[in-house]
Amino acid sequence: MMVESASETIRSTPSGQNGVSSLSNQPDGGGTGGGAAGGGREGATSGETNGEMSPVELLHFQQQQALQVARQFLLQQATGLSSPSSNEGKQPAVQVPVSVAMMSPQMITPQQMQQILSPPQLQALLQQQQAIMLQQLQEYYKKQQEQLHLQLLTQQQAGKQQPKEPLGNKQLAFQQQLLQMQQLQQQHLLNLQRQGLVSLPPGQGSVPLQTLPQAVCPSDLQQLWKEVTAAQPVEDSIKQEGLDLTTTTSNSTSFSAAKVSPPISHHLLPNGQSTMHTPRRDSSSHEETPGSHPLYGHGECKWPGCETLCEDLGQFVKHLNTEHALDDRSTAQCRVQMQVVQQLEIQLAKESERLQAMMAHLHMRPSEPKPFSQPLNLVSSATLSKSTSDTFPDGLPHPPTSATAPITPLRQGPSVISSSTLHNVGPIRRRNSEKFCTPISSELAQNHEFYKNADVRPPFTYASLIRQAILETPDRQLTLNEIYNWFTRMFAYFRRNTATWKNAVRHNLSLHKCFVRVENVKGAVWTVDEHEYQKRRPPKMTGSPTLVKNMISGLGYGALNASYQAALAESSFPLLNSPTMINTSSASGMLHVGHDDVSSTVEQVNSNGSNSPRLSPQQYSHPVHVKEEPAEAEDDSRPVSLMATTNQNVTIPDDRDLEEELPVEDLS
DNA sequence: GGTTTTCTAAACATAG
DNA sequence: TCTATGTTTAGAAAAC
Repeated sequence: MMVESASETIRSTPSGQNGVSSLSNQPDGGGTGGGAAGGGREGATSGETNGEMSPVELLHFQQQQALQVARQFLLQQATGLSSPSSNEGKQPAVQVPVSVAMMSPQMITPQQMQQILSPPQLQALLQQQQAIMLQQLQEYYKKQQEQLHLQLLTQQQAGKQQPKEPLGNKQLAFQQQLLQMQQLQQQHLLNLQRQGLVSLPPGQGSVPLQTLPQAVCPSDLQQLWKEVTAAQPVEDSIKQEGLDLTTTTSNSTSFSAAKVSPPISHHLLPNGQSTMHTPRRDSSSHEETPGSHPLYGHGECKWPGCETLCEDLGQFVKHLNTEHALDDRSTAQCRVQMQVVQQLEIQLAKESERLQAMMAHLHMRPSEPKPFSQPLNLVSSATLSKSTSDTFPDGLPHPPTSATAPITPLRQGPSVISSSTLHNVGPIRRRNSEKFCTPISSELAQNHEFYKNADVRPPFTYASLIRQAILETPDRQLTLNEIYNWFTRMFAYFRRNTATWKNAVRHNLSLHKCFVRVENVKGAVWTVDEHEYQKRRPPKMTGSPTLVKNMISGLGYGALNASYQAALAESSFPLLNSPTMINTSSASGMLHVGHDDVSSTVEQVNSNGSNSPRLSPQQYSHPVHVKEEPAEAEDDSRPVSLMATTNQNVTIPDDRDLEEELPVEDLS
């Protein structure tokens, strides 16, 4: 029986790991091959226990048995009487009996564990416990489901020959059992997750549930739904057998409609177990009106699979109370709907994780999932910023996102990372020097850890970086070697290809007049001539939408924006399909315009799609600049220092003033 | 198409 | 001689 398998030991080398990894690799159609490994020893078991034990009882029994063997094992460990098993010498740390792994922490106190086992053993034990528990749960449920399906199919085959009759009862019972098992399975797994017994590694959070055999894939749900719906004649018979149901509107209409209509309604029920008569509060607006019902719309019943036409609400209510009263069928249908919801939630979580992974891959900062009810901020928040409650690695404060304002905050989260790093793989010709983007100082302050650890090329020119390195020092001067060190210290990217970038640094130092070589007591040091540095600036940005557009595309935003538009269109978020919305929110978010000129231009577009001035001084000026580089402000004794002055007290009376301010930007 | 900026690569010079 | 530092030139790419 299962008890025997519970006391098996894991052969850690191949099979032990495979056992774990197989959790996420269960083939979809695992009906034949998926359970092959354990099918031999458990195949008969599941069938036997199926009728005798509930899953909970079985698990409990397993745990009890596991505890017995675990005690023996721990006793052996404590007394040093290791078994002469050939496996032990090779994998002592992972060689833990399945039974031990099956134990829940409640059975043996952590103190006992720690006293008996060494930390590696403990760790291995816990991991095995999680993995095996999950695996055996899956196997068990899979067996159960396979059996149920098998019996269901058998019954269906027989039912074709002998329609109607008590056969339907059995069929319905099987279906309900199947549903209950699925529900139990998910609840159990959820409980395990909540208790920490089953930890899901990042990126695979939904895998175990997904890989559960027959779990809740949409096709299965549809099939289930059809089956449940098809069991309606049985339902009728049940009714006539004495359930307290009023009769007898013709079921034929709804029944036939169920076969034609999509099996799953888009009106998702809440997770309520039984309150089927109470009006649901859905997010849909039309369902909030008092004269409507969540399950009634467009003159027809929205009960999944029903679609019975009802002339008015009263008729619908009558229909609801008669056809969808609290009975086995409705309960089963509700369960199916719950499965649908759960599946969708799982799918949502999975997609969210995928998004996170994509963003992580693109070196964006992962964001907290935002409710879809805020589509205006979705793009910007999802692509670029963490939620406003998050703190950034540097601990710098960031302005909170206004819940009401559709405009993405000027500065939140990584500014250039999101856009610039998209094209930072491989050499690019034009860097986003701070004249186009976030001030390098704030960018570096915000994403210091990121650049420090990620092999991502910083989106700034060599000149900007050199200047930043120099300006970061108290005396505003650095030797070449110190500049080198700053590069390597600040950027993982510059820890390789040293010849190339060092040559570029030297080249820039020599080439640009803004870098002044000064003979010092300790040798030659390099300083920055801010006046020269500003002189080399290109023509200022005018803030025209065209320019902004070009700038955005130059930052690599365009492609991503298109992608997100496509993705969002696919996700059928109507508001997000508005180009204005997409461009505005995502553009500002994507750019993370800490930089004043960019922020201003984007913000202007943000307002209404045009470049009309809408900026308030509060929006425009950000004290973050001051906070980030207090030492770099006016205390500079260098002859020409425009640094920080504009950043601290920028006010934007109007567009023209804004334009005139722009060239001076970035003097942080 | 011209200009500007930036990056990359390379050659060369000089000092320690 | 080697290495680090500094200068200069050239080509290419991208954006304007």
